[in-house]
Amino acid sequence: MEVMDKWVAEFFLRRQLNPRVYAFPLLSALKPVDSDDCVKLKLTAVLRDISNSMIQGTVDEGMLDLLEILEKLLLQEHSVIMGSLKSAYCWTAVECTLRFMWPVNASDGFFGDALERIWRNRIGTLKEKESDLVTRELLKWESDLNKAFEEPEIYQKIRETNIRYNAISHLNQLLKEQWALLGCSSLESEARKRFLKRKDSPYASRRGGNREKANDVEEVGGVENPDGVGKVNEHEQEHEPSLNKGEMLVARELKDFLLEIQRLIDPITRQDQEPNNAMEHSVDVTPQPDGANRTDAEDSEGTSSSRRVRPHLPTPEPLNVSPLKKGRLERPRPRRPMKFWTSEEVAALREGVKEYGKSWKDIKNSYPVVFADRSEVDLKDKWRNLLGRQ
DNA sequence: ATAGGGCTAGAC
DNA sequence: GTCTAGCCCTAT
Repeated sequence: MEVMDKWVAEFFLRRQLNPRVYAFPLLSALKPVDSDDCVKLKLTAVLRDISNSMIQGTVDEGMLDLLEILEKLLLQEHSVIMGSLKSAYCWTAVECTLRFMWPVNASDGFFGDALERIWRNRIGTLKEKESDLVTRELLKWESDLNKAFEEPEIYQKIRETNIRYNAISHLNQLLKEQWALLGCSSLESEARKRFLKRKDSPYASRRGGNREKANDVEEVGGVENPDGVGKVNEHEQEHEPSLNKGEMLVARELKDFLLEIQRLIDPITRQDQEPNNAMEHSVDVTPQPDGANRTDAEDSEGTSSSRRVRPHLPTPEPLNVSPLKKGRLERPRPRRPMKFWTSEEVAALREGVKEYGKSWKDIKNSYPVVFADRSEVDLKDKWRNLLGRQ
């Protein structure tokens, strides 16, 4: 069962889609044994945490922690420390320092503390360990930042640079490479293996050809909600062209299983996230054009005073709440022009109902092009008409 | 998000 | 005028 725990955890952490899973609480809940065969799982966990931080737009000293752990794990695996990791570390370290350069004068804020903490302590330790993360580029930045502390001109110059963009680009590149290197998860490999073993089973050919008569309203009621078996169809291939039929079956098999586990795991993975106890120095910065948020920052040192900068959002349309409005007697917007359903739309709707039942939203989402100008309610109404308006 | 009652434009 | 597909509104 322990193996299964690991596989499931790995599978969840590997998925890059929402809902997001947080590595730290998931792993502490599962308490994986601290042995070498967990390296892949731990790697996955670190990458997941980095990805999550990136999604939240957080590039802080917690990110440096993660990158250092990543290096350690890669060494355990005897992997090469790639250029992308070195660059990502370097630019993240600079970005972390730069956020303390908001005062006009170097000595006014906590720039000196940041130099001490990040460059002398943290990177000093890396130097002692002769880490590959200490590159010429990093050393150059170290010397520039030290100079900046003495010389106001250099301080100003660095202060006005947009480091964040570089840090994020390198981190993205790193993630892309590392996720690719990890390949598919153990759970997926196993599922694929098992599928191949029973490839000759009747499962694959369960559903015969499309024997549907176009616009045959009488038949519609009979096909409603087939409840599940052999749901793979041609349309799925249309929407996921990168998967072959075998892979699709594997994906399909995993899907139901996953939704079940997702419900069990979600509460575990989401607790402890606020406040983020895994990263002590976490300071969130919502992405904004060219460090505009830096000037008014007032962080008190590297404490966990997470100060969220508001994202810039467009001003919402004012709502018409005037009491003078005549209310429902007056149509708030003109009626949409009537548009008859095409046979293509009807066919898609039928396929959709076979596939998802009366989940109009799912049906609409799985035929985004066909139903581009049909709402979920339209689908429901049409289906009701097809059934004969009971 | 979905179900179901009600309205209306357009075909006849 | 009737009929009804498509659209809208509201309760759940």
